[in-house]
Amino acid sequence: MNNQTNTTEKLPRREREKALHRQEIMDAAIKVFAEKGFHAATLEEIAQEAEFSKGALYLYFSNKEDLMYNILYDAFKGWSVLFNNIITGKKKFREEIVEMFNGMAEEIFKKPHLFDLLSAQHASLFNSISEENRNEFIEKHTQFWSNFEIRIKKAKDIGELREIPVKAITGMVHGSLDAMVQNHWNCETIDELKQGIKIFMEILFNGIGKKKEAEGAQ
Amino acid sequence: MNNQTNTTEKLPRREREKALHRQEIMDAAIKVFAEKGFHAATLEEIAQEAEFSKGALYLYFSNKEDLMYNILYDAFKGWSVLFNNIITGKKKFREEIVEMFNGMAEEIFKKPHLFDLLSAQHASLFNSISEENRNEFIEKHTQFWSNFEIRIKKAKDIGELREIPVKAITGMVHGSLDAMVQNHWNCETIDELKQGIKIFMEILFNGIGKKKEAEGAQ
Amino acid sequence: MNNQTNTTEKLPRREREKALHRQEIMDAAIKVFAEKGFHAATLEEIAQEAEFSKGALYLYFSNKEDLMYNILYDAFKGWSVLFNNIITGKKKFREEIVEMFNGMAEEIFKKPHLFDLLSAQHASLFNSISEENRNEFIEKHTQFWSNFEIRIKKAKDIGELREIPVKAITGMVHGSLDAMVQNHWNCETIDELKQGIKIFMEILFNGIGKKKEAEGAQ
Amino acid sequence: MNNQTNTTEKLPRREREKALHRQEIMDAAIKVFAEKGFHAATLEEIAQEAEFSKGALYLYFSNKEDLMYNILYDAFKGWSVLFNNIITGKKKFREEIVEMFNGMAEEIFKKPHLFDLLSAQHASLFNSISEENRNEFIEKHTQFWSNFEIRIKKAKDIGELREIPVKAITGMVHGSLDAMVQNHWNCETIDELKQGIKIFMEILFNGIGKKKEAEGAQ
DNA sequence: CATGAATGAGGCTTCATTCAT
DNA sequence: GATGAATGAAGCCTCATTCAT
Repeated sequence: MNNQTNTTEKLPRREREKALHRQEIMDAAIKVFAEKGFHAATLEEIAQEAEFSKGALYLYFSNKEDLMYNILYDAFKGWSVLFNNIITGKKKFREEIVEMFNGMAEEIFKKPHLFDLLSAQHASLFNSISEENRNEFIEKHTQFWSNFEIRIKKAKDIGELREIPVKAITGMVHGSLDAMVQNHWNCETIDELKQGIKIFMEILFNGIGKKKEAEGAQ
Repeated sequence: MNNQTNTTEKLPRREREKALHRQEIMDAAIKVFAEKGFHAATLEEIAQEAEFSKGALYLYFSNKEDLMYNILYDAFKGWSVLFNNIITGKKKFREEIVEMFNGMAEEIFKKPHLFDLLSAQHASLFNSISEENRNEFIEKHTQFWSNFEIRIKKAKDIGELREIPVKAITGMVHGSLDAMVQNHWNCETIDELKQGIKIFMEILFNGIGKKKEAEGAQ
Repeated sequence: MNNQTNTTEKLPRREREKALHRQEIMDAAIKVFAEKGFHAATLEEIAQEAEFSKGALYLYFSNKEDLMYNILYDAFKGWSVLFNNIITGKKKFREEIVEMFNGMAEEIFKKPHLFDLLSAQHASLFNSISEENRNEFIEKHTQFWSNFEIRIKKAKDIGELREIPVKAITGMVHGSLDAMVQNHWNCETIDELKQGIKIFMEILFNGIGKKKEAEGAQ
Repeated sequence: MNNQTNTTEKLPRREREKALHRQEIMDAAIKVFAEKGFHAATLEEIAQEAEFSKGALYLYFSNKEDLMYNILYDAFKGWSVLFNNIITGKKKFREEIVEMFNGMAEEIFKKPHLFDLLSAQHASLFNSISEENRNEFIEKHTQFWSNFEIRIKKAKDIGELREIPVKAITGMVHGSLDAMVQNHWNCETIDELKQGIKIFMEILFNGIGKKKEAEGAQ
């Protein structure tokens, strides 16, 4: 039951409604899962939030886990497209990661509950889906970040970055992106967050230390 | 039933054994909660891991939530002492946060399950305890990080740091510390992690950008 | 909704089609009930087997129980006619019961699922219909077998049978007929079964014991 | 969870009570299953009949199916011992099958609900347990009746029986035994039933036909 | 203190039945 | 007539909590 397309374009009415209802249920589930966590959330509550009966959930998803899986699948798919369109190596490295962070920032404010869910529940989400599906996600995730390392190497090669271990830079970027996803860096608005990204980039590239001192440091 | 002392010093044997058993149960619970999450973990499994009967858990904790609460309480208390002893303003700022990260790194490798629990389950943990207790933790947490901001201001005042918003620096440090707690920065050993901390500090203070370019940037 | 006529003779097309569809649904239901039992069978599955939608079933039967009732009704009605045409007292007793067994044998191979259903599910079928309807069947059943007893008495009176209690003979015949219905006496073909009936009659009338010994027995 | 011993001999009190409660639950289940059939029976009802809570059932059986399985297992085991002790070939064939029928008759009146269950639900019982367990029963059953055929051959060899196919005799005996189990041959008391068995044997060995006519028949 | 049998509330899931299209 | 999405009652099962021993 992994029908993940939700392009609600020119379909027969029945199909269109089905896709719509499916999305409504997923949105409700995202909200409830985010608040309570996968296990504590009840289908009863999700159904109420979606304004359907409990039984109706089973017309769209084969069970609680499948519902969770589809939420994650759709989310991952969206970001995958987003990131792969940005981290192409066609622009300067700094420009590309700024775009990446900004793109993610926009996602965060577009679907806040989804991000609450992902950051708050994190690991337990992955325990709630089957091992097979879990591995599918892990693989995609790993793949993106290893491509990212290649991108960093290139940036180092053409002199955009200092002589710092690639792993360390990846870790710094990855960790910061996760942190942004998790707490939005305490920003209330998208503009505030984008401003935060600017400052972050300034720190990331130039450090927080005073130049003099910094040069002498280490 | 918020008896949090586990100082196993000079107490009558009965008391000493009681404290010991309490700790054994908490350790077992940490392990099982870390693996399964709060809701999915069962008292049966915790009891088995602790080599006690299910019923015995109720002699030491008033219920499942209380058990979770005490785990969090003890953990928070430990770090609170740790951090407050380090971030004193008596040494250089960079030295102090290196010590803070190193101190946390040691904690991570001392009680790995506890940190798995905290990072993996994160938000759902806080949903599993009463609102009152939750607020207690939030307050302490907030308090530490606002003290930390004061420390940063001081560092800026005496010229240890560049002209960058205090909030941004706090966020950077906080986010990185969280990331380290969550995934240990993919390090397998404490030494590896400490090496990672060194590199992180280098990036944090001096940035990843080439100097020339860096100066021109922004 | 006990419309039991399924004579598809000279009716308006609408009526004819309706009767046809009704029968298709009943045939599908017999098959599924036989495989799964009344409770485990789902209307969804019956509908699929009949190549109708679930909703359509309700155009022909008022509910699941009514569907079952009509299956049983039609079956009983058919046998009732069959048996009453055979057990008339016009021929020799032995001839008549041979005909009865042979007639039933033919039914079995004509509608195998129906007999699987009746033998396998037996009692639970009767629990699945209303008490009123159940009693209706029981009454007809009882009536036939008490007529059968009268037939036996007659056979005894005219010297066709030995001095054995009527009840015992009825029981023997009834039990054997049930056994034949239930497991077809392990026969794969109608001819095999008819051969079995011959042997059964030989045993029934002459016993399995050696004559000499038999005469001395009892 | 196939612990089938229910020898309530000299066990520690805990063990003894456990075996007792297990049996109480099984007895209640037999009764409810017999009345309603496997699927229609609810654990709620079984629990009430057994005067336990629903949850308690799961302390003794891993699920509904396991409960059914254990009922069948214990029953089969008992008869297996019974029959194998009787059909030994040490006595005359007629004596042995009389004993077999009488033994079964006693069982029937000792545990009437169990026999109602077995006769009424019959096939659906076997659908309700796993295929593996089902095959286990079928095998034992098959084995007994093929041993029985060997016994018949022996009886024919030493001239106890007429020249009738072994299969036919087995079928006759098997079918009649099943019929007796199913409806007790409409007997209200064990004595009445034993009298019925006598008459049945008379019919089985000597037939219902008048000697003269019988000899000429076929 | 410690045990583990017993309880029962609550969750997931199925499915007969209804009804708008 | 026919469809199948939607409903909600009811069943199986789990597990935190209690309590007699």
